[in-house]
Amino acid sequence: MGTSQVLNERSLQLLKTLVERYISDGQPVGSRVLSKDSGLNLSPATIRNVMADLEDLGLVHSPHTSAGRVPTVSGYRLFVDSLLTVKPLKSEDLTLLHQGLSVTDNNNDAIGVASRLLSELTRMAGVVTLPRREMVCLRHIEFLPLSNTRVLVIFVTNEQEVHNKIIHTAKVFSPSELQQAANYLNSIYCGRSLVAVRQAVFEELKEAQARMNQGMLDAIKIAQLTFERDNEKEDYVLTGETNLMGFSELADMDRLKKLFEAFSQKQDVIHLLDQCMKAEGVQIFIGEESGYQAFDHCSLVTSSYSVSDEVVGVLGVIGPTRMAYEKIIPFVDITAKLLGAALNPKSSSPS
Amino acid sequence: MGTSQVLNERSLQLLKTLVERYISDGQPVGSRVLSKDSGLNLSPATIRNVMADLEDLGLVHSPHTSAGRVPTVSGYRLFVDSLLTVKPLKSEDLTLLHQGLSVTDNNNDAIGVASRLLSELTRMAGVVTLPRREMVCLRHIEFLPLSNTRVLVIFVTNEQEVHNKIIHTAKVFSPSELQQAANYLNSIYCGRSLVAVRQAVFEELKEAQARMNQGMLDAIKIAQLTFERDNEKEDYVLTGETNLMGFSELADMDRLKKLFEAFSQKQDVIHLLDQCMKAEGVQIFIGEESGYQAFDHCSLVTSSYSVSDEVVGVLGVIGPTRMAYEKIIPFVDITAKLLGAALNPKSSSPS
DNA sequence: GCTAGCACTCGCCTGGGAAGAGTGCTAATT
DNA sequence: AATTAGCACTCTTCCCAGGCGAGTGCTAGC
Repeated sequence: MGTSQVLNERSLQLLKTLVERYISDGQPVGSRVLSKDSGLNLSPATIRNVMADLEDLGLVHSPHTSAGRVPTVSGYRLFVDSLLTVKPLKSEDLTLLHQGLSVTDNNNDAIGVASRLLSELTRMAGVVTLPRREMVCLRHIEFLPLSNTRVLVIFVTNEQEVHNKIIHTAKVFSPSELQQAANYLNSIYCGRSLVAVRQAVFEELKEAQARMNQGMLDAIKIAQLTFERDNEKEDYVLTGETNLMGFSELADMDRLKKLFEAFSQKQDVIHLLDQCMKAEGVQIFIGEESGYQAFDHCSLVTSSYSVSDEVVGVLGVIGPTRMAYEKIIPFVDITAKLLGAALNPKSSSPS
Repeated sequence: MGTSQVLNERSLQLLKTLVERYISDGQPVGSRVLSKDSGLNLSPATIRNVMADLEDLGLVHSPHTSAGRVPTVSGYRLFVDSLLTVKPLKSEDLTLLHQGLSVTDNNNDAIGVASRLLSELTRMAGVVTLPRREMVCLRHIEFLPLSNTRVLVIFVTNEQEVHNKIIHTAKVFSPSELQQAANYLNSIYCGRSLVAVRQAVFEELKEAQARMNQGMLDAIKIAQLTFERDNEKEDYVLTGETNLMGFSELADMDRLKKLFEAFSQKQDVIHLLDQCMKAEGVQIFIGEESGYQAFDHCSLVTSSYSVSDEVVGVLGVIGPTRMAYEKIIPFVDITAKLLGAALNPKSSSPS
C-alpha cells in the first residue's frame, strides 16, 4: 500500500541480504542485523516496514513473533532467479574435478566419480543419471542359447558398455541359427544408434516378410525382442546421502525417512530428474516446488549433460533448501560439462 | 555369594522372562512385572535380589536407579545361545518366501528378491551378498577389440550372469586373433569352474611355452588377464535400510549416520559378512560383538547359503539389538535355504 | 531362603519467572 | 511522504523448584 511500487530496488536489496545472511547463519534474520549488513543505511524500524511488505508478498516468513525473518520458497526462488551473484569455483575444486573426470577406461566409472565428486566437494548428496542408451551406437551383438526358447542377449555399445538381457523367443533356435542371426545383425546394424536400429528393425521386418526370407526374418524377430522399447528403467548413481543427515533441516526422523525411502524407491527421483533432461543448463527445484513430498525441505540443483551435443543424462546436488546456491550452481554446471566431455567417444577406434 | 550356585535354573528363567519382556515392550523391566510374568511365584523383593546377582554377572543393567533392568550384550548372548525358544515361521511368510524365491530368469533377481523379502517381512534391513563367483562355471567367453591393446572381455557364467571387464594386453591383437583365442578358450574351459580355469590357465601357460605354440600362448595370456584374481570386490544387496530409521535405539542422528556410512562404504559390512561364510547355519552378532563401532547398537542375524553343497554367500537381517530373535533366526535360516535352492543350476540345459 | 516394609534415588513433568530477541505501532522528525 | 526513535508487547529459551511415580536396596521378620 504505502510504497508506490512494492518490489523496488531497496526491497530487493534487503531480500538479497536477508537470504544470504540466512543461508550463511541458519538463523532467522532480524531487522537490526539487516540494518547493519545491507549497506543501505536504514534504521531497523524502516527495515521492519519493508519486511512486513515482503511478508505480505509471501517472500519471507516469521517463525514466531519475536524471531527474525526466514525466506520462503518464493523468496528463495526470486533470490535464485534474479538476485544471486554466482561465485566462481574454487580453483582446488576445479582441479579435483578435472583430475577425477579425465579420461578413464570405463564410462560407468566416470558416472560414479562424478557423483562422488559432487557429494564430496559440496558435502551434500550427489546424483548422476546413467546416460540414456537411446543415442549410443550398437557395436556388437551376441546371442547365447540358454534353454529352449530362452536366449541370453549380450550387446555392447559405444565401445565400453555391456548390456544383457534374457529374451523369450517364439520358436526354438539352434545355436548355429543364433550365431547366424547375430552375424547378420552385426553386419547391418553395427555403428547405428539404438533408436536407428529400432526403427530399422521395424522397417525390415516388413521387407523380410515380403521377401519370405526365413533366416532374415528370424534374425529380425530376435532383434525386435532385443531392442523393443524397454521397461528397462532409467537408473542413477546417488552418493553422499549420509551427508544429508548432518543438516538440522532434516533432523526430523520422519522427514529423513521419507527422503531416504524416495532414494531407494528411485521412481520419484527419476521422474524429477527426467524433467531436467528437457531444460538446457542448470535447473533448480526449491523445497516443495518439486511436487514430491519427500523433497519438501530439500533443494535440487541439476544440469543435463551431453555427449556429442546430445543430452543424455542429468546430474545434480541434493541438499537442504538452505544451501549456498551461489557456489553450488556453477559447480553443478561445470561438473556437467566435464562429465559430458569425459563421456565423449574417444578418438581412438579399433584397429 | 549368597546363593550356592549363582546361575541356577531360577535365575535363568528370570533372565529369559526379562529379555522376552524387554524385547516386546522396549521398557526396562521392573521386579513387579517379573514377579507376575515369570510364572515362578516369587515376590518382587526376591526377584530384586536375583536381579542384583545378574547385574553383578554383567547380564543385565539398570539405566538409572529407579528404572527396571535391561539386558546387556552378554545377557542377550546367553539368552540367544541357551534360553531362546524359536518360533516357527508364520505360514503366510513362508508362502511369500516360496513364492518370491521360486525359479526366476535371472539369478540377480533372486538375490534382490531375497533381500527385499528379508527386509519387508522383518521390517528391518535385509542384506544378501552376491554369490561368490569362484565356484560357478564358465559358460562362454568373448573378446571385443576396443583400441590397440584394450580389449573388452565378456564372459557368461552359470547360464545367466554376464560379467565384463576391460583388459590391457601386452601386444596388439587383431580381431581375428581375438576370435581364435576366444574359440580356443571356449572349447577347453567351458563348463569348468572359475577356480579350475584359473588353475588350468596357470598350468597350460607353462605347457604352451614349452610347446612354443604361439596362438595357444596368446590365448592363454589373455585368459590369464581375464581371470586373474581380481580386485573385484565382493558386493551385497541391501534393502530396507530405511526401516532402521523407525527404531528408537537408532534415533540418535550420529549413530544413524555412522551406520548408514558403513552401509555405503560397504567395506566393514563385507568383512563382517565374510566372517559368516565360514560358519554353517545361523550366526548372530549382538551389539558391539561385531567389533565395528557403526554396529554398536545393532544386531545382525546371518546365515550362509549354498549352491550344490558349496557355500557361496551370506544373507541376513540387520536390526536393533532389541529384536525378536526367536522369530528372526528361523526366518533367516529358511530364507537362506530357499535362496540356495533358487540359485541351484536349473536342470534345463541348452538344446 | 523368602518376603514385607520402608526410606531413598532418580527421571520426568509442570509451572513460574527472568532474560533476551525482535516485532508492530505510534508519534516525532526530516 | 518517508524515515526514525521509542515503547509496549509477544514469544522463545533457560533455569529452578517441587511433586509424582517407578523401582530400587536394605533390613527385619517370617
